[in-house]
Order: sequence, then C-alpha cells, then structure tokens
Amino acid sequence: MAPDPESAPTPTAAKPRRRQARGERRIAQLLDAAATVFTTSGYTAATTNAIAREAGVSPGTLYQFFPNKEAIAIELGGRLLERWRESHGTALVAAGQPLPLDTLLDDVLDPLFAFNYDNPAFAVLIHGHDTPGQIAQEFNAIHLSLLARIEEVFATYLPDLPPAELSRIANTALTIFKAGLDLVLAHEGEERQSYASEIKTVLYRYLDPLFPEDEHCPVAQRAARGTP
Amino acid sequence: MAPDPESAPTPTAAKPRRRQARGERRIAQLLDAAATVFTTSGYTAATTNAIAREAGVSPGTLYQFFPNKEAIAIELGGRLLERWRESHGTALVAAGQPLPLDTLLDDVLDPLFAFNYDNPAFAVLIHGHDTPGQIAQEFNAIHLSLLARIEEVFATYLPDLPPAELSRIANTALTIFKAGLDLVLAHEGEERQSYASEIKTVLYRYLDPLFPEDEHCPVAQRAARGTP
Amino acid sequence: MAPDPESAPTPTAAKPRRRQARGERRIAQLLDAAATVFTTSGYTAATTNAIAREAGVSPGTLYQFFPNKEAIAIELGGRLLERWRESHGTALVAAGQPLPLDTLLDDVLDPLFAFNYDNPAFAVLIHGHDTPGQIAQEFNAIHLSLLARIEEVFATYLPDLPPAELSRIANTALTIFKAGLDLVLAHEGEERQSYASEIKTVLYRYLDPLFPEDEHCPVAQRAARGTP
Amino acid sequence: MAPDPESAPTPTAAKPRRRQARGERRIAQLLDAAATVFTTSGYTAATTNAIAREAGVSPGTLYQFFPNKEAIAIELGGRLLERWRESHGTALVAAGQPLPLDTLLDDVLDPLFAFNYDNPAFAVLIHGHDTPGQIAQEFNAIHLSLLARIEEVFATYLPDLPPAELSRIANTALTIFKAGLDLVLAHEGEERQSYASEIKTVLYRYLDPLFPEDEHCPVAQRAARGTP
DNA sequence: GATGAATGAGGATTCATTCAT
DNA sequence: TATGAATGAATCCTCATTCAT
Repeated sequence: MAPDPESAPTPTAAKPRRRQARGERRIAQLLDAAATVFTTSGYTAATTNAIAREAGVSPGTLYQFFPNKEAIAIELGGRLLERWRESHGTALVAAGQPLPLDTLLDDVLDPLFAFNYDNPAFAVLIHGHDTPGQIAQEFNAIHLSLLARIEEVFATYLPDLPPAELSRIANTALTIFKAGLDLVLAHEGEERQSYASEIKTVLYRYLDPLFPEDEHCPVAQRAARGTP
Repeated sequence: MAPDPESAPTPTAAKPRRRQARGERRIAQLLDAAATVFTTSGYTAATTNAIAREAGVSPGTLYQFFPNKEAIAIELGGRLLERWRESHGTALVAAGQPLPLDTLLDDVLDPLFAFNYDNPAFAVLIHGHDTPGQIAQEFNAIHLSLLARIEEVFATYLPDLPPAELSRIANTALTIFKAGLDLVLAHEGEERQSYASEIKTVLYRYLDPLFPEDEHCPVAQRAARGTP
Repeated sequence: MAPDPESAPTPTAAKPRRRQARGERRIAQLLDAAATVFTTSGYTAATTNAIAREAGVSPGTLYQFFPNKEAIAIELGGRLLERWRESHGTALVAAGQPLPLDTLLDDVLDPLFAFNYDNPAFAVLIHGHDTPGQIAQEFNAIHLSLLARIEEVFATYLPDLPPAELSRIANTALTIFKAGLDLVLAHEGEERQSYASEIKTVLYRYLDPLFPEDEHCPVAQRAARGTP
Repeated sequence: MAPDPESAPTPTAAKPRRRQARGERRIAQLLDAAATVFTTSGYTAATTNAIAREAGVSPGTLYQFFPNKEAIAIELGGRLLERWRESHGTALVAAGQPLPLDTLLDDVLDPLFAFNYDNPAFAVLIHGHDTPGQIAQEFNAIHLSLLARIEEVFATYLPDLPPAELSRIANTALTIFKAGLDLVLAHEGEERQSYASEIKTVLYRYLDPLFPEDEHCPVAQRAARGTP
C-alpha cells in the first residue's frame, strides 16, 4: 500500500504544489497506461480496469483524475497532439519561405511518421474508427485542427485556389496520410521504410501538379520522384 | 437496396420452397439489421440484442441462425463480397485487352464506390479497425483476395516489376482506395462526387508513372488528369 | 458451524489487517452461500446469481473474487478438505500402533460423519455426480488423495496384499462410505445414528475378514459386531 | 401445453391403431435418445433439443409426446423399471423356497448388474443426484418400490425382525448396491467383474450374520466368501 | 403429426462507475 | 488521496417451451 504522507488532517493550507506534482505524475502514468491499452485493444474494447491495472493503481484512483473513460481518451489525444506540436509541429510554419514540395513532404512527414512510431496510440485515437459518438466529435476537432494547419500551408503555395477545393485537397491528403500511416505501422524494418517512401510518393504525385513550378524544386529531383 | 421479402404477400409465384423459406427470409432480415447496426456502431460496440431488435425478432431467433456475433459479421461480409462479385466483380478481368489507366480506374472504382454507397457495412467490415481476433482473420482473407486480384491486374500491365514491389504497390493502392472510400462515404451529393473524383485522381497520378506509355492512352486524356 | 466474522464488531483484537479483511469476509460469506446453494440444488442447477443473492451481495461482487462458477466449487471443496484435515485428518495417521479394526472405524468414521453433518456441501462436491468436466477432474484429485490415504492405512495392516487388490478394496470401502454418508445425511436424529452404525457395521464386516487376527482386537468385541 | 390427441373433432372414429403404433415408435425413439443424453450429460445438463436431435426429430415433435423434460425422465425411468421387472424382476419372488444367501445374491445381482450394463440410464436416473425437486420425488417412488421388494424378500428370511430395522437393512443394502453399481460401471472388462464380485462380497458379509444358519447354505461355500 | 422457426426469461459474466475506509 | 470492494445494468448466449404452417 502506498503510504499517504498527506493524510494528517492538519487544518493549515499545506503545500498544494506537492499535490499537483503528484497528481500530474499519476495522470501521466494513467495516460501512458491508457495509450498502451488503447493501442492493444482499441478504444471500445479497452476497459478502465485494464488501464488502472496497467498503470499499477486501483480503479478508484483512476476516477480521481478522470471523470470517465471518454475523458481519458480525449486527454490522451490532446496531449499527444500537444506533444507533437511542441516537438515538430512548428517546423513547417516556422520556415519562412515555401519549400519545394518534396522537401516539404520529407520535412513534415518524416517526423510525423517518427512520432507515430513512438506514439502508436495517436494513430489509434485520431483514426476514430471504433470510438463512439461524443468521442468521435472530440477527435474530429483534433482532425479539423490538423486540417486547418494543412490548409494553411497549402494556401501559402496556392493562394488562388477556391477554398472548397483547398479544403478537399487538404482532406484528401490527410486521409491518405492517415491510411498510409496504418500501412506503415503495420510493417517493420525495411518494409516500413519502403512503405513510408511509397506514401510520400503518393502524396508527391498527387500534390505536385497542383504546385506552381518554381526554382526551389530542381527538375532532376522531381523527375526522380515522378518515375522511380 | 436489399429487397424486403416480408413485404407484400404477393400471391404470384414463389411457392416451391416452404420450410426453409421463412428461415432464409429471417437470415436476410437479420443480416440487413446487422449491416445497419455495424454501420452505426462498429463491430465491437454492436450488440446482438440491438441487431435482433433492429430485425424485429427476439434474441433467441438470432441465435437460431447464427452461433454468435462473429458469425454474423463473417456471413454478412461474405454475402456482401459475393454480391459485389456477382454484380461487377468480373468487369475488370473480363476486359480482354488492357485498358488505359484512367478508363480502368473508372471502370473499377465507379461501381465499387456505387456498391459501397448502397452497402456501407462493407466498408465497416472490410476495414476491420476494431474487429477483434478471429474476425480480423476472416476479413483479412477478403482483404488478401482483393489484393491478389489487384496484383493480378497490375501484373498484366507491369509484368517486369519485382513481386515485392508489385505487392507493395497493390497494397498501397488498396489502402488509398479504402481510406478514400471512407472519405467519400462521409460526404453527400456533389461533395461526394468531388471526393470520388479526387480519389481517382490520387490513384491515377500515383499509378500513371508506373504504367507503360501505350497507344491505348491518348496523351490529351492523360494531360487532363495530370493538371486539372 | 462456520463462524460468522460479520457478526458483532467485537472491539477485542483483530485489527492488524484492514484492507484485505473485508474481502476475506466476503469470500467466506460467498463460500458459505455457495455451500448452501450447492447443497440445495447441486452444482449444475446452482446459479451464480443465486449464490450472490444468498450471500446478500450483487453478482458483480461475486465475480470480484471468483472468476467463474467452477472456481467457487473448487475453492469451496479445497477449503472443506483443508478444514477437515486441520481438525481430524491426521488422527488416523498419528496413531502410532495399528488399532483394532472397530476402533479404527470409529476413530475415522465418527469424526468424518460429524464433519459432514456440519458441512453437507462436502458430500455434494466430493460425490461429483453432476459436476461437468474440469470440476470432476478437480474433485477426482481429492477423491484420489483420500483413496491414497486409505490404501496407506490398509497397507499397514495388510502389507502382503497385491496392489491391485489393495486398490480395489480401498475404492470399494470409500465408495461404501460415500454412499453411506448420503444415507446417513438423509436422516435425522436417532435414525441418523442408527444408519451411521449400520454403515460402520457394513464396513466392519467387509474388512474384518481381511484383517489379521491380533490381540488388539478382543474376540468378544468382534463377536458383538459380527452378530448384532 | 400438451396437445390432446383426442381433440380432433372428427365425428368418425378413425384408425387409432395405426396412429398409436407410430406414436409408440416415436416415443420409444425419444426415450432411447433421452437415455443416451441423460447418460452422457446427466439430467440437468441434458437439453430437450439435444434429445430431439439425438432422436432425429424436431423439438416440436418431442413436445407432441411429452409435456416437458421432467415427463421424459419419469417415463424413461418407469419404462426401465418395467423392463427390469419383466425380464428378471420376478425371479427372486418366483423362487418358492428361500435360497442360500450367496445364491440369492448371485441370482439377484448378476442380472441386475447385467441389466445396468445395457441400460446405463437406469443408474443415472435412479440415483437422482442432480435431478431437481419434483423429479427426485418421482424417482423416490421407484426407489421405494425397489425397497419394498427387497424388504419383502428379506422378510421371508427374517420374519421376526422389527420393521424399522428391516427397513434400515434393506435401505442400506440398496444403497450399497447402487453405489457399487456406479463403481462397477466405471470399470471395464475384468476389472468390472472384480468389482462386481467385490460388491457381492460386501453385501454377503453384511447380510450373512443376519440370515439364519440353514442347510441350504453349505459351509464350504460360505467359508469361501467369508475369507477369500 | 411433423417441422423448424419463434419466444423470452434467465444464466454466466463484464465493466463503467461509486463508495466506504 | 489511494484502495479495493461494491454495484447493477448490460452483454452474449441458452433452452424449455410454443406456434404457424
């Protein structure tokens, strides 16, 4: 049993910092466990008891930090998204000038793939096959924020495209990426690399004709992508 | 649309079989109900009671025809696949000569999209996000058979490609199609048409560079696809 | 009678364990309930809901402590066996010198009968008419261990008997005892005593001719048994 | 509800013979099936559907002849008892003069064992471990009728015994026989024979001291039984 | 009579969630 | 806070029994 050093009913308002800290640790612990369990079983089949067990705490403790199963998934998704943003997400916006498409794809997708290798729960949650009603909603929001980012980037390249089309292209690209990610994650080692390349090729060939010809993109390079 | 055999008791024809008739009708009814429920909730979250209720029968009746939930999904998947094969599945093999890629894509994907508009459960099942163990197995088999078909077709165009690459390309194409299908099904009316086109464009641009230049494929047509 | 730990919250002693305490109490409670229900309905017809109800808890609580109905029966059987061993089981081995048969029978059977008066579930489980597969296995193990003990004792009296015969005799004696036990338990008061005597007589007369004549067993005593 | 076969409002008394005949065949079929299933699974675990299937008829048909599961067991038990009586049951009463005990035991038990080899369902039903309430009652009746027969026989040998004791002895003997039967049936071939002998020995030694010494029973023979 | 479909209450078991300690 | 016991509705599935044909 974990000894509770805080249990003394001292009427003095004692160090709330400590509490927060421990709470945060617990939450992280629980979210890690949730990530594992969701990845293994999917959202619906995952049980809160399994998550608590995986986290090494009792079910009661879990509910001390999350009001219900849904909230765990939402918080986990949010944190993963945030983690992503913190580490690589700004790269493609920070870049002052437009990059050539293939560079752009490498710059964006390589870390995104890498991130998902390390955080497979992200794919599980963001996909949202499975996740019922309310949750889907919540993750749709995340989806939409990704979408918005993509549109933003595309818009810098294609400022004249009608918004509807821009949206459709972004949506299509994101969809291809998400599906491709599953494909990539479903393989290991060299195969995985090959599939990652393949997905980038798909996106390159899909998007290339849309992008304006510019000097940032050497012909040789494009040709290489175009006919492997 | 699935014909409702329960509807009007037309006094015309249909007499020869008696005993099994009611049962067959019930099975169809149950599978229709299952399709609805699976589409709405996904496999894991779907309950056999919900399926029975949707079919307007008692749970016991359901179990008279199916040993368990899994069997329902498998039978439903099998029937949908069969229905598909009966109606359009042979088209792409029946074609004597190789078609130009865009025609091929239209010929194959248009009916496939159309079929999935009418049978949204197919997408749910074939995707198999969610579906546990044994089922995944079962549908993996369907997936693999589709894959084999695609490889077969591609092989007629690209006889010199190393098998591993052929397999990867087929897998990638199928993945794009399946993901695209979800995207398409997620929209209605004109939007849906636009997305269907978009997916065909993705696949066209992905596959076109792989396909040999030949007279079946007029330059003008390809150009149109290449830069819309 | 099983002591009821739930009864009066005597402020004396019993404090060292807290957490597990309630659980242990529940388990005992559930096993008591199971004993009652198994005795009343037999294993197959007993329902876990009935056991839970009898124990005054919800079905969920039962499953917090036992994975399934089988486990309850096995645990109950194990505990009863253990309880038996703790209280009287060693008597017949502890006895340094071979006793005369009638003393032996009294020493062994009287407490065994008494134990079964208080724990009628033991007979239900040990008999295993009814209990399907895995359970039967489990209780067969108990049966075999009893058998081994009996053979052991008989062997000290009859070291020259061929093992096959020894085994058959032990098996027969145990069978008679078990059947007799049912007979005894089916009666009350004086009748019960008479039947208990009768069973001992049966066993005495069955085994006596096998046992060597020795001075431990006065003729008079034997004659009394031999012709009542 | 059990259909009343007499209910058809046909004013003409039409060939009831044929109907009866077919019905009897069905009933026999069903009872055979029931015997098999009860023997395999015990009464509680046996299902009417399983019985119908084993009989090669539909569940509906079963219920055309029996109002419920219980009735099947009762009828089966009754028929087996009757079959027993018809074939050997009268032997021991028909015998004008009292036989020596060992002859009597051979005469009675050998065919009884043989009968049970061929009709293992008899043991299952008569034992009535398992069988709930009402049924047990019913089979208790059969048990009592057997008991009465035994008492009757014993009474011819021991006319002076107080009825209570007579009853107890008969009950004990029957109990030993039933338990012994299980033991015997649980073995095959030579083992089975050995156990059958052993049970007869048990009964012989139990009953012998009760029976009056008489010239029907040669000393040599008795000695053989007494100390094998 | 026979069939097989239909029923629905009930049984084992699970799981999100709450509560006493 | 942490614990783990408690809950009970909901799940999947079974089975005795009934009903339409």
